[in-house]
Amino acid sequence: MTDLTGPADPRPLRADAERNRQRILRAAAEVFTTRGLQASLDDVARQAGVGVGTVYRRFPDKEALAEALFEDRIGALVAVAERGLANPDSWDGLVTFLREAGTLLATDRGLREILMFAGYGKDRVERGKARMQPVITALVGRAQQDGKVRADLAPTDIPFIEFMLSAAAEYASDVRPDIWLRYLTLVIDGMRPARDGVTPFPVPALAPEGMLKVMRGMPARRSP
Amino acid sequence: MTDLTGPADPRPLRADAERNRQRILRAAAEVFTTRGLQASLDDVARQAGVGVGTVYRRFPDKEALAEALFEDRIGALVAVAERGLANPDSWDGLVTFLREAGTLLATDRGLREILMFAGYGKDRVERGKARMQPVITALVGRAQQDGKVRADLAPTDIPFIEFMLSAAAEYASDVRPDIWLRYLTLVIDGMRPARDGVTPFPVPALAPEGMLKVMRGMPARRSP
DNA sequence: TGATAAGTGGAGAATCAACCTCCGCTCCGA
DNA sequence: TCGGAGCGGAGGTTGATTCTCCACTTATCA
Repeated sequence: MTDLTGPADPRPLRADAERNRQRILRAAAEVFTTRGLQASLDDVARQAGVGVGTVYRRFPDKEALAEALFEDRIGALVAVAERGLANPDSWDGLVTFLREAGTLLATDRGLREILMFAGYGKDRVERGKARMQPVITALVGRAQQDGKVRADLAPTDIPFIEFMLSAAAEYASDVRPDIWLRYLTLVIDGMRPARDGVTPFPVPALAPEGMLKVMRGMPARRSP
Repeated sequence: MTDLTGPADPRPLRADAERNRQRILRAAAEVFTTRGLQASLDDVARQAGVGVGTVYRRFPDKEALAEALFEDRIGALVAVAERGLANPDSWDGLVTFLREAGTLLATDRGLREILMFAGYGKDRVERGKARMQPVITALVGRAQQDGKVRADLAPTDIPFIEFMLSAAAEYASDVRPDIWLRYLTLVIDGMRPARDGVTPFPVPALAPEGMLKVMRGMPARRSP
């Protein structure tokens, strides 16, 4: 009500209040990362060990908290793309980017949701994406120029690929959160114009019994 | 549209009631395929042009309606797998299966949800999957024996691949519901032990402007 | 060491959306 | 014609979430 956690606060928070603010941010990171943005602020409060009121006094609503949290993660994604472009080997740069960006998305459900779905913090997300787009275009174009990647792969395919892989990761998160690396391998081998052998899968397949657990661990959107 | 008459009732429905029952089933098919299982029975009633009470009189709850509806779709999936195995060419059989099963899942959001997530009609779904599993194992195994598919691909990878592709289809459904075929192409090329060229993409890439529409059309899980 | 204002917890009000029931009325069909 | 199957849809119920309020606690400073 009083403030919007604006940049220049005339008066600093009391020591205990600041401590709680940090606790809330840490708890929110934990909760949003593992359970996604649909987690309630009550959940965050419980995880932080403070009352809900305390959460609402610091952050007017969930969006404000989410934005505060994910700003730097989006920055990390952009950095990953730029690092890929800095790699002198065009193929290696692209693959590394795909794997690292995939890892960020696969291990952070909240980040995935904020990036892939409209709703929260559109402005910041939009800005992050605007920064990524040219880098991705360059990454793909450079590898194509080198003949390392099939010529008809489009830059817009990359977000879809990341989306699919992170969907697989989320789907299997309770049982084998790394299984998506197999499908990254498949996609990467599929992107080459031609090849002699295969890139070995970095992780083993899921055993048949595992499939049941995956499904059971993934209840329908809301409880029936 | 298939008729889904239940078991022989001692006394048949009145003519108008039977007509409404069919209307409800048709409406439910429409609503569940496009909006998924989270659509409410009120939605179904509206689409059918009947009152909610009428829906609930015929189907005790959403699960009963969903089960009645999806029984034959699951059958269609099994049939697709069996048809793939009947194909004399092991590679062609596998690829055709992947594409056709993908199409079923990509065009039917409700089917995707009932198959991929626990919740509704577990028994029937379970039975359908039990029938598919050996067929898929055979499809993959046969193609591997022929040296057409990388040897370390596991049968359990297939459901994941279908899941990922249908996730992409759902994500882009408002803008380019066929875009997933590009990623199927990529995955298929990635499955080969080696290859000279690439399978051409059957559909064009999404233009950059399209990405924005995709995101906007995909609102967050719940509104803030 | 108070005095005092900042800060806190958490019950519960407000809201929302979906599920399902109920009952007065309609209209089928013998 | 008339009994009863069938109908619509307002509204009760449930459950989850968001957010408010205020009596109580605690940091800070004179």
